[in-house]
Amino acid sequence: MAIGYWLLKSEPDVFSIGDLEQAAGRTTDWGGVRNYQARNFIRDQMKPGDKVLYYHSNAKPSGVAGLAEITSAAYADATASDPQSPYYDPDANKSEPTWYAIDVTWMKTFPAVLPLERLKADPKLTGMELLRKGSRLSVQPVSKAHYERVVKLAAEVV
DNA sequence: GCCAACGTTGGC
DNA sequence: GCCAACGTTGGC
Repeated sequence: MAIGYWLLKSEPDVFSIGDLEQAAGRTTDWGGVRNYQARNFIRDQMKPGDKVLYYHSNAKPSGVAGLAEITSAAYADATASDPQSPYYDPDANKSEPTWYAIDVTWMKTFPAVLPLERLKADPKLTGMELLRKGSRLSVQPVSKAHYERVVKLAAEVV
């Protein structure tokens, strides 16, 4: 199967690309996603080896901060069944998981965040889900061309 | 802090 | 099934 490309949003105040780089094994379990569309991408389409644009939202500036990779298949999100977790979901199905997590491994931190403003200004990125007005998905597919374009732009911004 | 856009909930 | 109300996301 061909490699998939994704964009994952995270608030850097909560978990930044730097936090991922310093995590044990440079890997974290990407859980807490409580949106069905995003859940379906994680559960049904993500696979080890897929590439990830790591996006900082609610940041100064917001933008793509680095690269990561998917390093597991999807598994039940433990936070959904943990009453102590802020992501606890008392309505979650008990027999079959409602929510899923996946392992994400750090690959690269850009020398500087590639700002959203810069992405919007690039004609080659037209149509990217992130740039759609009102787009709020925290897990979204990215085309190979858009992924490679973002990587190229990041190398130019210092 | 403001507010537009979006997803979810629940009354009917 | 409709849709208003509400909570959340996230740029600015």
